[in-house]
Amino acid sequence: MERADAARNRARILEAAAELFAARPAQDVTMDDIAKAAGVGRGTLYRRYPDRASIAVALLDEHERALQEKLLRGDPPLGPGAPPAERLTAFYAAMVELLEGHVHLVLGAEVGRSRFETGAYGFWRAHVRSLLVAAGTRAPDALVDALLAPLAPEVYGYQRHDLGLTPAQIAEGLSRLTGAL
Amino acid sequence: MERADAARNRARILEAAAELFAARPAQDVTMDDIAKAAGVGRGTLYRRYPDRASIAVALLDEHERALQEKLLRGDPPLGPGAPPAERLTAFYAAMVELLEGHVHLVLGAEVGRSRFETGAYGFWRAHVRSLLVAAGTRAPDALVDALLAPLAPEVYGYQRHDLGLTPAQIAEGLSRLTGAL
DNA sequence: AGTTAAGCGGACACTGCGTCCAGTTAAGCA
DNA sequence: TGCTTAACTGGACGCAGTGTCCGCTTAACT
Repeated sequence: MERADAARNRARILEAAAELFAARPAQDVTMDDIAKAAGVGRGTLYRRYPDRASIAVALLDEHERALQEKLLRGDPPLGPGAPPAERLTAFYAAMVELLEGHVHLVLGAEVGRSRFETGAYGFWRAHVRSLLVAAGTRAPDALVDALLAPLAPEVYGYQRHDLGLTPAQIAEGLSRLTGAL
Repeated sequence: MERADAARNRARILEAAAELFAARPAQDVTMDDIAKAAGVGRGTLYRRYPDRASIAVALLDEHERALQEKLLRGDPPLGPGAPPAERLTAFYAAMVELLEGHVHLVLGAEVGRSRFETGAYGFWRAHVRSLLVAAGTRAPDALVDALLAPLAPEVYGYQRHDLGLTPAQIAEGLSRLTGAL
């Protein structure tokens, strides 16, 4: 079980990190910054979180869990019950919503390749793959990652902030990918 | 005009970098490694190439130019003349071929966001966008980046080496995205 | 109150980056 | 061919961020 001081420090770290990540790009936030802002030493920080990504993952966790829960047991079309294409569109819309609120965190959590190694990616992948199977799409494994690729935070950030698209426009664009199943 | 010693050094740098990039992941190759391998000092290296990415871009340049040329003036279906959906499929196949030969270089050249800032991305984007327009697809700007996202080197590397898909399987999966136009 | 093990945090060593400048050398010219 | 000059060279340097280590502190349990 966790000691009281450890729990207090964990909370301070997450709170401080959330503020810093919101204030500037994740890669500009150093572990030292977070330790300073949280009022703990470097050693304490590293004890729990070996790198920036693990902190971002911790902050992101509850949001992702909530969506995962809705996918598994929520109402259609997000949850089970609706036709695969509609569920995929609903999934895209939900992911856009999540990205809109937390791109900076996802960017902090996923640096390039690491995206594929997170548990979250595995979950999204399994979900979309099951939709492809349900739709009777052949060779789902050759398609599923292509359907998930546009949800990479860099892509979303580019569409949203460099091109100036709205979340609705992005979600609409994504929904047209369902034509592939 | 370029001095003889400068030209010689440029060639040595590119040659050494190509070998190093082929031997191990791009981010594990330091500027110092390249300088050492090329037999030049750090200062000389930095004079011409301010970072790893610019070296990878230089190495990639000719391959990308060749493909760009074919897209603009080559035979159909890659070049002009074929229906948009067929041209898009041909484009995907050509990109898969390019990635298969040079993923490590593309990974070295594009780190996350920087992908969108390269001239090459702008070219691919303009090409695919023009195909969407030719196909009469509405709101091409909301779709084009989603169609390009699966060509990110991280995605290709994941499909190819973590999942073990063949280039043909990946190209086939991509070709199904043409259902979106 | 005493014991103990977990937790703490700052100092330290290390690595890679990017710059700078004194020395070198190629290229143009007489 | 010898001279001048400007570009080029390359290693030393300072810096920033990382991750570890270990003596000290303190919560939890008896």
